Amino acid sequence: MEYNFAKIEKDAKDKWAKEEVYKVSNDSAKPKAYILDMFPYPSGAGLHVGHPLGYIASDIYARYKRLCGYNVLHPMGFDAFGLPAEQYALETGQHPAVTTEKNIARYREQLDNIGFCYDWSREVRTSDPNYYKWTQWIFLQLFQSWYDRKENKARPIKELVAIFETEGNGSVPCPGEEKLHFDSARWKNYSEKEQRDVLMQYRLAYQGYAQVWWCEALGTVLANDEVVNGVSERGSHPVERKNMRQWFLRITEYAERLIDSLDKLEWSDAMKEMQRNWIGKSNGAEVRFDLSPAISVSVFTTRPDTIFGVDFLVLAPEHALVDDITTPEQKAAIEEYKTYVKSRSERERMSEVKQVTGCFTGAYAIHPITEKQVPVWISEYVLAGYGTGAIMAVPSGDERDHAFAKHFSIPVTNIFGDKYTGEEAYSSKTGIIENSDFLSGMSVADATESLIKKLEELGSGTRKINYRLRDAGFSRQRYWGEPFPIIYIDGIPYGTDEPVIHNEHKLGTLPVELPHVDNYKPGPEGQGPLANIEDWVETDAGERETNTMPGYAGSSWYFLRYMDPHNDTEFASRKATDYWNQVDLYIGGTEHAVGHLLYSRMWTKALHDLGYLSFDEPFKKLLNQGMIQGSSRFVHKIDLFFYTGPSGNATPLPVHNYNIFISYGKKKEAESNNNVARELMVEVCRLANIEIECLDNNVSINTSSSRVAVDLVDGLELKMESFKEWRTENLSAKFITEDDGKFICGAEVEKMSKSKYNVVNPDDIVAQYGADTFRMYEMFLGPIDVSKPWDTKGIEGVHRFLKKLWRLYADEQQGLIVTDEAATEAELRTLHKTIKKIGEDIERFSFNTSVSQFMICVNELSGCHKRAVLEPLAVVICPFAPHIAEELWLKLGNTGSVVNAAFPKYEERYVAENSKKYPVAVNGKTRAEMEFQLDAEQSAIEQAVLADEAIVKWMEGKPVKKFIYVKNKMINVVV
RNA sequence: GCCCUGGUGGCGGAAUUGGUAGACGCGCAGGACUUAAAAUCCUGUUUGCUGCAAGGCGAGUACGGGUUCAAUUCCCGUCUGGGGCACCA
Repeated sequence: MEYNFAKIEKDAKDKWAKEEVYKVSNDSAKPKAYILDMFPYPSGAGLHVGHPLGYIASDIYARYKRLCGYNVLHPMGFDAFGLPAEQYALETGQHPAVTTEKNIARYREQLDNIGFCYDWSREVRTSDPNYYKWTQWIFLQLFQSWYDRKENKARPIKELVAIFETEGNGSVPCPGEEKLHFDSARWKNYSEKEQRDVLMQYRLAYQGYAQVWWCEALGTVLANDEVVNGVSERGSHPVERKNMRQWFLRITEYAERLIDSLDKLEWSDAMKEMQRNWIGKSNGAEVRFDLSPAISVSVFTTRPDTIFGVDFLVLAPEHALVDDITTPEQKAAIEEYKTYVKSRSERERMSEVKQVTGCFTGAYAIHPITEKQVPVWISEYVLAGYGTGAIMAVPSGDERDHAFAKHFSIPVTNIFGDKYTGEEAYSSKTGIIENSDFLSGMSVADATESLIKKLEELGSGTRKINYRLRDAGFSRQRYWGEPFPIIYIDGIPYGTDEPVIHNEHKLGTLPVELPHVDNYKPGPEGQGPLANIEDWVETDAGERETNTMPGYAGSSWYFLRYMDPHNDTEFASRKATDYWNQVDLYIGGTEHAVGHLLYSRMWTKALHDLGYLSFDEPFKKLLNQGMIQGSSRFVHKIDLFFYTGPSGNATPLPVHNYNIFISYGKKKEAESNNNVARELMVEVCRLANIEIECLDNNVSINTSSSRVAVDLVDGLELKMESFKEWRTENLSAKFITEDDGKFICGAEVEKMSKSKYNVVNPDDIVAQYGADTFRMYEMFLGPIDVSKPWDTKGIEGVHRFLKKLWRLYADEQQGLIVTDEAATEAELRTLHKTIKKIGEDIERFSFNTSVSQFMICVNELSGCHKRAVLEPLAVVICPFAPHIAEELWLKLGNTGSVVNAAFPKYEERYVAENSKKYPVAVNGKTRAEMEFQLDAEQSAIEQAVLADEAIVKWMEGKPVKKFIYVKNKMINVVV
């Protein structure tokens, strides 16, 4: 009876399915554990070998916790709304609902194949109306709430209205429009529209304006991903930044709490750091510069102490005041510059700092302290979305300001004395401020305080905390997302849950179902496709919002739905959320470090504030698995030869259309060696049947690389025949190979994705080696949190290990060979050490070393067929290789399932050591190895060591300066 | 450009809290079994010098410095791979 993994795994899966062993109840006396994976977006490429890395880790942990007696919630679902399905629909006409369904079915099959212990009865799909009903419901809670800064929590908007009615907004400053002030009388005099406009400035979900990529030719808004090299990915049309009305979530109100409560989370420091940086809290001041009695510009600065070094102001080109302040002479130049900026992404604007651009508005502002005239410029390095969208430039103290001043020859005021050389800015916060009137001679900290005081006296500035975090854009002009439960009546947006005065119509119930469409073309004026469906948009009460929610809407709360997935009166019952509470372990990639994780945290806090949840952080412990990258393969096609003939002119020889590919090694050679290049050119002419009159002197080649599917490549060697058949245009391909006839591809490590042709499907691995091998191999690859390119090399070793394990229990001829013979001391030591190590390794998520330990264990147990050792071992390995564990468990005569067994406890007496072989060093260099009892006295050890021949030799007769003995570690003699 | 993160044999990696660098596996080399192959098992495998051998001596964790009795581990600087940068998910 050999290790027939295919049969073993099928039997185990059938049994688990039949007995519903993974179904978990909300009622249990056991302690709970909630172990969650970041659910996948079901892409058309299917699951690749990178996805399961985290899933296997969480599966091992979930199974282990279960064996340890926990009631474990370990669910899975699908993040099913998103852009790729819609793009695919645009290309092929297939409805996203259809392709999504198909992709989910494929994912499910692939996941099942690997043998995860998910409770599929709790599956959620964000595109299911029964699910997004509650996404819409939560949106309405956010829409109907505001943030009370005094109580530091979200509250219902009707409580805000009550405040307005009694006292106006004096005690509740408006987050959306700081200058808005009114008393109760004025509030009551507002029209309904005016009142709702005011409320909009307070709501946690609100409407505002944002810059988006706009493509005139496609008539649509594009995602950053859809803009490649400054043009649309689809059709290569020009694009520009355009301001459009959008929905937002007022996450900035939560900035402080999102920073503060990071402290109570068991997340990696790196992850917390990324969130802190993303939120980007900075202390500083807001300073007002007047341009005229009517016009002033506020700037935010983290260095108010440098105010005497201000040589100019810079506004973001999109700043609202630019048009008002620009002088007639500068109008044309400013317009031209603004047009240029419209074509630039934020990324480009931030990263290309060496390329200084900008334009003078012609206007001057008055310095609030010196009252000097300061020129006002605009430049792309100032972003509209950060701070006030305007800065005071201090070239002697800021790199970018300095570069700007130098580029435009603006005189620089030095406020740092010798520290500023004139060559580069002095941006350090150490030192003394000089040349600064009453601030001269002060440290940065003191000068900051004095200046803020002065500004506040003058009324031209104030202390200010600024966050880099921006409110989250929450609408997309797309089809495949959650519709908003919003209806416009006379242009005013209402939530579908509110009673509307003067309107007898009911606004409707949730869910607002996504209507079916026949095409996915954008609506008029850049609206989403929903705008095309008139009889959906038009209701008796008013018009529906035609935007849809972004991809992250559904994923911001899905972990709550798993707790009570079939509830149709609440998003989840309070009993269920109280019981399961926070996610105890959340596993996913760092690519979600700031998006998904931040939004989920905000939603949880808002739901907590509004009284729907008892906890205000969703994920107690977070583990980031590294990304399994693809290793892409490239072929290089020869495009062009240049050769220098007798005339001395470079002559181009275009050979692109001859489909000649050059092996990687040859290409490298030809690039560095002119003789090789020349031979190569002769060869190319032969292949292409070209005759050239002369070939002289220098030859160089141009090649272009393109990706080739990884399964057409064996290691780095291209399977040339398969390559020809891959695509019709390759049929005529000719190859210039290495001298041994092989064609070698270029390689590059990058994200695994369909478009890069580097996807490896886990199904293929499972079919060849079995799920248990696949699971253990992925864990064996390395630490869970480290990224690495996929490589199948080495899987044989893990497979061999499982076969070896199997042979401890069963024999090819006799079948089960387990005996009831008593185990030896050594065997028990091996077993108990393994139990201990595996338990510890799982708790610290060191799964790769667990696999090593299993290998060591099985090697040591070679020839042991004793039940006393093998039965516990089957349970210990169950989290890693559940199928073989189940089979062995049953073979040993057990009933039930190994999934429900108890994880064995190790016995101290089998794992304790009482002596240790110490490395003995002299001056830090190991010179001998000596064994001592662990409880030996230091004096005895010292005596023995100093008497040792080798040690004496290395001490060279010098006196002992220090004797270092670290128990259970090492001994060092310093002379 | 900014933020986060990694860099250890031919390869994946181990070394958990500053304490014997290279566990475990792959690959490779040699051997056993076999008519042969597969499968399985055994031995060796960081590197230089040295020795018939057992061994001995030295170097070595991207690079350059530093702290320490002791550094893969801590600090400073440099190079370099990966992820993110707000409408991919």
